[in-house]
Amino acid sequence: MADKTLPSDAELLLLQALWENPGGTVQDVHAWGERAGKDVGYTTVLTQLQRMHRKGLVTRKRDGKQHRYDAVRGREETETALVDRLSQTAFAGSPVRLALRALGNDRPTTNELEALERWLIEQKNRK
Amino acid sequence: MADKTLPSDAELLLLQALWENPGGTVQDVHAWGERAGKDVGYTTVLTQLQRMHRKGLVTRKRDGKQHRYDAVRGREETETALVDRLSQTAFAGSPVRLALRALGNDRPTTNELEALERWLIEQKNRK
DNA sequence: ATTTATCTACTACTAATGTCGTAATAAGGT
DNA sequence: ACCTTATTACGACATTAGTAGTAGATAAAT
Repeated sequence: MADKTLPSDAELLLLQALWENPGGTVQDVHAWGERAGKDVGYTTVLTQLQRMHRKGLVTRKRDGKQHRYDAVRGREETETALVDRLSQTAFAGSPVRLALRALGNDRPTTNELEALERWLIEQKNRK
Repeated sequence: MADKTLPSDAELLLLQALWENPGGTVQDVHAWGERAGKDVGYTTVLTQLQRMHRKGLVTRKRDGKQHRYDAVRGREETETALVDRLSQTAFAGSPVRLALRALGNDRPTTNELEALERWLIEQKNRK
């Protein structure tokens, strides 16, 4: 299920723009990137988007003289696949170890803590 | 602090071998990889290790006619850096979101659950 | 010492990535 | 109809990753 082609780092950046901004044009995506502090040329974004289109990572439709792009895979699906790969390549296949390591990195918000707690409780009840 | 050069997937595989097996020779690493089901040639491992040496990811010292390799960065440090990058590139900089996604992927062991719980309690007490 | 087995060094090649420049084209304004 | 400008298409290039063959060096065995 689902093709194994995971997006590269640069591609991920553009995908984030599209997830937050479906149907974005090259212009939109480029502007988004700039706002996010990434310094990458317009043509670069364009080329990247074209390649992603060829690879099937995004769809596009004409709109006047420009194109509007959309991510084919949703954010969640992609996130899951990425986490999966990382857990394979660097955490001996244990997502939980990965999670723990991630948690070590940062001071979580109350909300996030609650989410974790809910998750934990759910796990306990489950079996 | 700490150079930004993150290991690639193939490099990670070899690093894992070295972490579990410090001072491993090309032979050792190659054998380890085979045991792990990876089908990669001896020369490939050698070349990779040489490149990693040039890049400064591993050190090596002669031992008779062979070399013994060691990872420069420890497992934890590397794991942290990788998680960090992924959280940047795909999780809008939120490691906790990454963690939650990772947890969604899998049925944790009791041990892991306990570790998480400990972590959670520690967080709560901390503030 | 000569042979043999083992390792390393060097070279090479393909594919993917990240980055753009330039040329062409299509819309719009006048 | 023509010029200007926004946008796309195409091609290019350097770098890294992944893979491996081959040749030469080194130690060990006899």
